[in-house]
Amino acid sequence: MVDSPKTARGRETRERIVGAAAGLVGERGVAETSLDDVIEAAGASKSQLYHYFEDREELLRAVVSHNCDDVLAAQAPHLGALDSWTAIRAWMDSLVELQVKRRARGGCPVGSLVGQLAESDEKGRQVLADSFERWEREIREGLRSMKARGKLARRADPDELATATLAAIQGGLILTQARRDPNQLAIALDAAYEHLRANAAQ
Amino acid sequence: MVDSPKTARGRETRERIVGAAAGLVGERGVAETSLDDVIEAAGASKSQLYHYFEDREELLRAVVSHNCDDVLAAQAPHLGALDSWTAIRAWMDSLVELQVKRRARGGCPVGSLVGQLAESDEKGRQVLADSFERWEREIREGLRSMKARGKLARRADPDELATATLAAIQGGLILTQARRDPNQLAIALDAAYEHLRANAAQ
DNA sequence: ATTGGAATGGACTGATTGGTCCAGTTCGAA
DNA sequence: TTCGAACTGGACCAATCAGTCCATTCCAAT
Repeated sequence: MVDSPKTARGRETRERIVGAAAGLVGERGVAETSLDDVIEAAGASKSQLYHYFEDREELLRAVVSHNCDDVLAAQAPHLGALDSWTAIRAWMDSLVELQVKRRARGGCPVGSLVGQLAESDEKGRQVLADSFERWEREIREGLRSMKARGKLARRADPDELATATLAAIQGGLILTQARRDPNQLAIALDAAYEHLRANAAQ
Repeated sequence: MVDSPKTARGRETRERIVGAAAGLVGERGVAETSLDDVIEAAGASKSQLYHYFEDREELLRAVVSHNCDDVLAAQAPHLGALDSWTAIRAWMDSLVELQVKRRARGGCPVGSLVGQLAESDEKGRQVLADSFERWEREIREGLRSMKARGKLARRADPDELATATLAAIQGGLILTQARRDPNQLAIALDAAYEHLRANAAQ
């Protein structure tokens, strides 16, 4: 980061730029999003962009964090209270519902960037890994509370279950995006739910 | 396709170009792979490239198909005989082993292209969907044969199980790529295997 | 009112890009 | 041997790209 904004106005400008970049990247992908496109969409100038970001890669990393914030904020009501089977089911249903609304476009705002950034920008890969960690932590905490309440078997490992659940989300979203069919996520999440249920306390 | 090769020499040239493009795209991603890079790596000329491909997008679609061929060929010994629990387990283990060898780099040669192509090139999305269909079909046929042999319960749905399994692979590979940790795929596939086992005949 | 750091506008540049063009070569079939 | 289609080499181009630069404006604190 070249400069973090020192004033409220600066913060707004930076956010407008990141938001515009996130929008374009979500619609067309990283490759099809130029900095000129970004500043036009943001109503900003080149010097504003380079005032807040070292280079294009840093802007893209900011997009990853921004998208992760968005994703977690959208799921916050569910993720904050994953303490019953109904809550887990409702959370999963809401993920599918969102894909229906989006007409199965865009895939995961975080996951779909892995293929675009992870191999070419090591720092970008780390930001992606951090984003998944933030997401997985919420799931993990939910499952730990389930276990603490005696709803998960003693043999159940909340860490591995959280990883497997996040993988099901990501895989389901890839298939959803490629096939333009939200039902792909539904099938993946049904399996993930049943797998959790198989680890329920007797 | 501008022209499919009419001679053996032409076929070799086309394949050399697609192979070089696939290699570069796998290493650095679509955005960082220019046509000049491709022709240099392939030892070809611009006119050769444009003799066999309409434009850059068509070349990238050819890369998708090429990668799918590769993936299926690599798994052919396993996919062709998914008719026992040990065979399924061995197949999954081989997928993890491959990620260990690759040091968790590159992700899925097919799946990691979804985020890079699906939104910007509708034809590319279709080729990706076709690729997943080819892959899923093999899994599905394996599970159907398992059911025919009475190893899967009558209630088990091989179609949905195949989708869920493919989703686990894709999700596991995304997490593997982002975290540079093959164990992420192992955890996702352990869950997928247990889920299949939960659908075993009594 | 002055001042200085923060923020802004936008022209400019050198390099790279995808794509075009045409002259030349290869090679099997007649 | 000739002929034509398939194939090849690489110069060339206009457009676009990420990134630089500097003059100007804003604004809060003194």
